[in-house]
Amino acid sequence: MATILEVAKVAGVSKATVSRVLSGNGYVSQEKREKVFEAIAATGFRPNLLARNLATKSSQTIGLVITNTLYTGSYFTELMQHSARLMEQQGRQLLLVDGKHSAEEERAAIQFLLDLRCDGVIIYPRFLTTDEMDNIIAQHNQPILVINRRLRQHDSYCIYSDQQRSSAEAVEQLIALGHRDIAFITGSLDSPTGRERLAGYKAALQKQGIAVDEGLIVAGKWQAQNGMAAVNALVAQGRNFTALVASNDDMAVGALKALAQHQIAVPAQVAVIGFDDIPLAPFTIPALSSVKMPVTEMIQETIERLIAMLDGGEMRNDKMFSGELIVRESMGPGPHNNL
Amino acid sequence: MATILEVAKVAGVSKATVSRVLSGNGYVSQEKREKVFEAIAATGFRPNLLARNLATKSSQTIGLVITNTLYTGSYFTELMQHSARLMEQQGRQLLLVDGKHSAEEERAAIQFLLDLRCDGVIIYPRFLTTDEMDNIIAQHNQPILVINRRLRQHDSYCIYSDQQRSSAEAVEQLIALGHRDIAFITGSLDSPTGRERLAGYKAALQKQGIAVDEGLIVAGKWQAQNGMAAVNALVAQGRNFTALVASNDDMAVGALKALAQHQIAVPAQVAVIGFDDIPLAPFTIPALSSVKMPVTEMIQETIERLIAMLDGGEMRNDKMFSGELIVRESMGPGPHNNL
DNA sequence: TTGTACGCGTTATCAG
DNA sequence: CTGATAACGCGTACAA
Repeated sequence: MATILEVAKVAGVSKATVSRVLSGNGYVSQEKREKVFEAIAATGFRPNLLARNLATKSSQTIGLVITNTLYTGSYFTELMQHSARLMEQQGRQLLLVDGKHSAEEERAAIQFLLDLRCDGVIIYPRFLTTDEMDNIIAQHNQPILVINRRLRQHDSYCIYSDQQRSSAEAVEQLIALGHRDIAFITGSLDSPTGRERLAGYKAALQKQGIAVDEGLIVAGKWQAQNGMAAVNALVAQGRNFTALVASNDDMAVGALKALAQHQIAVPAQVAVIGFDDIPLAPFTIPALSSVKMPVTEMIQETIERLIAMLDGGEMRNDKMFSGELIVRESMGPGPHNNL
Repeated sequence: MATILEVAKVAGVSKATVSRVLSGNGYVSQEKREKVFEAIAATGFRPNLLARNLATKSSQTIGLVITNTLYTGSYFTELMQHSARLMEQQGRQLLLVDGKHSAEEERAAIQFLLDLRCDGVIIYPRFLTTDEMDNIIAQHNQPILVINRRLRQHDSYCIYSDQQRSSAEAVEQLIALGHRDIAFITGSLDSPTGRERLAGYKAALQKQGIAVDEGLIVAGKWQAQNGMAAVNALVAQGRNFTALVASNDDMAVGALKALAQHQIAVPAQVAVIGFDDIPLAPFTIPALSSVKMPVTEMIQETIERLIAMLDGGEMRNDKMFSGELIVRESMGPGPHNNL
């Protein structure tokens, strides 16, 4: 690999001059400038970013850490698409590294990006606790922004939506329509998101004076098959419910499938809490509603805030996003489904 | 950020010694070793990978370039999952950067990774031509492996499957079952994969002496909605067909949806050519078959070969993978569907 | 306008 | 076993 020094020799100038035409900083005569360009072409020179970043102490690069358990579904897709596009506009490079499947590995991934001297890193955590993240942020100079968690000590470093409220609103909609026996399929309860959505469900019921029936709550792990299993379990146990809320799109789809198999006509309302519009558009089913989580807005806010920190240094306050309930068709009360 | 020099001072040794305990190379007394560890902990030292990689001329890092138009569906998921897991076993870091949406940008992404001195890079191209890739590979020292393309000049640098053959086999299956009027939904024809699958369809027909009816070929762009539109078009034009092959899973799903809407009982066989098992498991529909493309095997072969090049230097020959037809249920001939 | 010389943080060579 | 010291490739004050 040709270095800047070889280019300098070929062009008959000093490395400083080459460096100047490369960076555009400083004056250099037209004549030498052309010599340099020729030499660059002749040698096939490429700048060594390691050396450059080491010298400049900056890399125009931003790291992103995502657990590979999230490499699934349209949520990840949307996240990546928008991140990439926004970074492109900013003229910076986005580097994705796998957060694997444990807190330790998520931490290592962040550390790697930091050691590589990325200007900043964004993490969509799955296993790290908020306290651990608060610590990590406190220990480093580079800004580390966190999506989908609320941190206690670093308000301006986290971007999140009110998961509990979004979940509660979906349930409240159903209650307003006259439903009282509302089943709920949880997400993984080792994830804060899963817990918050469950909490929203319970809060909505209690607020309306409806007793929480633990028998109507079935544990899931975000996968479609969990949705099917949940409905099968409810049916096997002979539970009564006229509506069902699943903690994300995938499980809702599974639930719908199972409902159909059990020949349960779907006035048994189904509210889907999840990300994005349901990814199975061609199979959209009547009576399917959804809470659209603001992925797009959050990633945009995250990147904008990060850039602001890098450029300006001035920090903005936190901001909370909220999910939006998408009603696909009238969710009228319908007949009680006695299974 | 504490440097190795500060650690040395705190520990009362030279930087060379610190470097030794860090790398594990060279002898160092137990006493000093402990001093160093203490100093590291005290200063919160973290190695600067830019400096390290610059000095070592190697980073245990491999870059991966994928166009963001592929950030969708289970194919990408599987690709990322496996890549990450395999790299993890190898003790190397995987860096994903966006290939965006043009040949120029794909080239830039590769260049970036190269400039960052990744040990090697893997690209899953979408817009770059094979000739361009041959050039790129020829111009660089670091190994650049290509998935899903067959290169003319660098056999050992590409891993691919025989798309045309896989496609042809699916069609041949249908022909063997007695089908003669087989519709085909193409992928984007600006992609080699799309063209090869179409070629396979035509080849299979011709081999059996069945004339290719251009009216049964409908253009799609890999998306579910294209599958729906294609079926709608076929119906609107009053085409006769007893079987349908879609160029990937997503379009097959859309096609199935449309077939259902048109009340076409599905003895109109549907063969799906696509990647992976169909991702919509809960909605699997009778008479749906699929060609499982060997993503897993290909990415594994790619990484193994790359590692071999980096470690050994000895190069292996190319190897072609083939898709495997997954028959979900008997694809018996069924009644002719006269639309 | 251009060149010299030093620094960036590590590794690696070579005396001691 | 340990410590100077020279790379690694590039940016940049400083001097000319």
